[in-house]
Amino acid sequence: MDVAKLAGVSRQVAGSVLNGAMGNNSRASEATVQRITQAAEQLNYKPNLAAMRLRGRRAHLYGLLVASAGDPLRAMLVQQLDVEAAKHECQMLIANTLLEEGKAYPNRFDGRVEEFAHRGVDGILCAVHAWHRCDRAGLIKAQPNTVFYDDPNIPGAACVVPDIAGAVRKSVAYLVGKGRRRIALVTMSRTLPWHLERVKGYKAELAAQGLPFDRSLLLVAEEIGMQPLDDSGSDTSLDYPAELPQVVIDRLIVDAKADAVICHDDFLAAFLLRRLRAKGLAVPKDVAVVGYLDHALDSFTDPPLTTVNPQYHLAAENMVRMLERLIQNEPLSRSERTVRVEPKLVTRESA
Amino acid sequence: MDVAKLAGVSRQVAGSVLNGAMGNNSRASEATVQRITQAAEQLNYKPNLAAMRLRGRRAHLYGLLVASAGDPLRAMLVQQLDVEAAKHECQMLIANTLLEEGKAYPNRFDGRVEEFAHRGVDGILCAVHAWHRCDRAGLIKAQPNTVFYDDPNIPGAACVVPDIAGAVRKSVAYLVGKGRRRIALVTMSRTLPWHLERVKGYKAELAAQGLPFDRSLLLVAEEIGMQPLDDSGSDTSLDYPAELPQVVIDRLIVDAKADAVICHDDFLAAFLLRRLRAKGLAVPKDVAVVGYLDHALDSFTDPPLTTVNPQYHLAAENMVRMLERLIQNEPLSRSERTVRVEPKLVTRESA
DNA sequence: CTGAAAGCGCTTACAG
DNA sequence: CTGAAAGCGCTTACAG
Repeated sequence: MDVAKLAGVSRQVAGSVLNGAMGNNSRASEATVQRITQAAEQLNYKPNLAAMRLRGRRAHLYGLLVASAGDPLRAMLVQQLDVEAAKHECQMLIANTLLEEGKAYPNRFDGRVEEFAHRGVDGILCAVHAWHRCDRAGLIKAQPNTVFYDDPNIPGAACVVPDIAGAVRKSVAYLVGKGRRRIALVTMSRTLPWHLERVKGYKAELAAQGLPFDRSLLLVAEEIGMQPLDDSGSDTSLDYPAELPQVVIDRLIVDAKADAVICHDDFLAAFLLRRLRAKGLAVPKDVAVVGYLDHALDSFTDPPLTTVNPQYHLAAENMVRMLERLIQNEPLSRSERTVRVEPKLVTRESA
Repeated sequence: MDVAKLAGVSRQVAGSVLNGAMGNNSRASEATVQRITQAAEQLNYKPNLAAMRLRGRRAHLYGLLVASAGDPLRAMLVQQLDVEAAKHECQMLIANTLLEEGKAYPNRFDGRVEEFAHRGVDGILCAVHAWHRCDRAGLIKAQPNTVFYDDPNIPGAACVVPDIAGAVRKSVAYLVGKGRRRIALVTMSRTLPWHLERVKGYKAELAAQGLPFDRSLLLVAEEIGMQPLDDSGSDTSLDYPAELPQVVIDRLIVDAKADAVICHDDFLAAFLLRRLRAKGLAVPKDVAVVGYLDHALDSFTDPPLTTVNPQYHLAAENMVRMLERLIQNEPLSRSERTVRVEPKLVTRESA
């Protein structure tokens, strides 16, 4: 170590000062510390990460699992996670779990977790969509320092979730403020937590606004024979039941006289907008439409889509903060283990 | 090393067999190799990467530079690069160079290159958009094993580029096949290579189809006082000159009687579609519209947008292949250093 | 053909 | 308070 020579001290002393070895009790006088620090700066000294790891220091490396990094929804989270990792002076490995192109998308989840373990990451950020089946319990076992985006429903697991009920509440409140009184909600599943949350938020805000809950304004796609997304296809969220927009128009707008529709996500909202125009219904004049996700497509629908942004930067901030706490073995209380991120309404012209 | 014990050989012999140390001349008999391999499998032996690196073996790690991983355009490339890296048994670090949120986006390019160097990556994949100013020459100097997406215009640099002239040729040929005869082209810059390529492909295919080149059908935004993208704003490609779609309609469709418009990218195409509808012009009946990029928004425009897909999976395959050649010190001839990827026409309803 | 030793650059005990 | 030594798990020379 040239730094030691330049500063006129032994390698060990220099090491203890520069790399904070031996805990915090640095073993050198003020002046020596100064000399060493200066020498290091002068020589642009960077400790060898491989050697540090070999001696058991942490890698300052996170692993990020994502079904497909190309998914425009996750991409924003990937970016924000890197931003946060950089703040903690860590780097991030990225790993798609759906590796193949072509028709088949075998899930390489377990294999990629092993790769991360082999590389010696300090912890794992798992942003694989909830609807992909994979061994999340096994992941936690292999790497206890794991934080999920979306609740994996595993006792003790740390996760960050968007406040989906809050998203619907904000949508309802906004629409009421715009004078809408017959606000409809479309969800996909009768049983999945994500959808139950939506209904919960919907009812809560209607009540808060003094509006009645009208069952005819609630459309659950699964109840009319349409299946929610599962693991079978690719990762795209485009595989909507093609008939759903028409059903929304028939049941909610024509039959139930809805003057606003809160869609389960932006994709449905975008399809609905197109269908509404084809039917000669004006948005937002005849009916207002609100989405969820704030997808890149929203500025290009006609009219541009009012939606709710899941605030990925806040999610990322919380995920990395939690991960660092896990890495440093700080205990997380039950309530700290699930962080709810408040989404934000983004108003455009559709509502 | 327990494997050696189980197989009844010394640590070194086991090492030479398992990790391919000492070049290829493994120093053990058939039977011994068998025993060692079996023992390793049984104990699920994985060599310690940190130790290997400390002894100078490669890290099996790529660094990926991207302006913003959240950019839906780059996200697909990120995904495909990971797929290819995995095929080469490498992992990929990701680093945004535009780190901040808020208004300011200071470019951390150099810092992130240093981080990669410090981590000891084998090579770097640089997918930072061409219009971002950053020290690409310095990158190559710091890490000669670098492959770019988009041509950095540095002598000797290895890069993969989409065949943008070919993309325009395919668009023109397709439109001619659909009976269009007055095909217009919109590009942004008068001088940037990317735009010159477009014009080149446009003229070449018109000639090939026996159609005349009509200068009134070519609109260069810069020539009418609109600036192409630069590094000043965020990374979004949404910052179009808002008037451009109207100018396209006035000059190309009304004045020059174009029956088809090839747009510089999907964003312009999407804005144009909306404007055309507002003006009561039918697409594709009155005028056909073709984009470029195959962005996720294209299925949601009305009508869905015919476009050209840059084939990121092929680009990724070539980038990683080239990077591996650089890492293994294989010489790349001048012509091998620039790989052109043939894009693919994706037909939807707009043309 | 096989084994013992040195060393990569650190950290962490232990000795002066 | 400071220095010399051992060792993390490998690879690579060198010796038997």
